[in-house]
Amino acid sequence: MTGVLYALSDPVRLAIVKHLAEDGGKACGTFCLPVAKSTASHHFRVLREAGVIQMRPEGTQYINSLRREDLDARFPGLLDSVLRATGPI
Amino acid sequence: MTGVLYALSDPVRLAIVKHLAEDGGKACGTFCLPVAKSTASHHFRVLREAGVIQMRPEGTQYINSLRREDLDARFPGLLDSVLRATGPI
DNA sequence: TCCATTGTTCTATGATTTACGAACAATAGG
DNA sequence: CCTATTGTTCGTAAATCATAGAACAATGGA
Repeated sequence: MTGVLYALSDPVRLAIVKHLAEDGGKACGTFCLPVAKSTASHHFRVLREAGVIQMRPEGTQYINSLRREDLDARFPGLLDSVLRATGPI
Repeated sequence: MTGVLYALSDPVRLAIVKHLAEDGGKACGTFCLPVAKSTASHHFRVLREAGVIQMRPEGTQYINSLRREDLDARFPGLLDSVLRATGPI
């Protein structure tokens, strides 16, 4: 639980999650994040290891998606309330 | 938003919040936290500055309480989902 | 085969965080 | 006035984290 909350408590990572909530199935390079790609890779890993997202390799890139069902099963309503409170992108 | 999530992402602080959710109006010394009192004071401050709790001085001690209404107004459902997902103390 | 694209991994650095003890302030009680 | 209680603040040490650049691996296209 604390791991998920911590993963969501960073502005860059929360931006990633919000983008994925609007339209999933996006490659890492499509996020326009204000950090270097090595830093972005770090944030994707934190989200992945916290169980918030999953990454599927496809060609030279990774397709990211939110693990909505797993999160809703473990922490009902949490992701929804976070996304609703932060508003659209 | 990220400030609240961060405040809730520490085990000690989450324990404080859960205790206050069960029965509010408790002084700092009544929590049996596994840290020194200076460290506990730090955690109470993080929660206070994130807007999660409020502390009211009363004699030599501080009475803590959850800022439920403010939190529910700013982030509807967030605190409830966190408390529900973590279960009872 | 050669090159571009995509993202990871490694290493380093600066900032933040958690932790503790000691000293301090404020209050209450004797 | 003296002491105990409660919690804060200060100084510091250790750990963690965010960040970036360089090198690397894997894939796909020319």
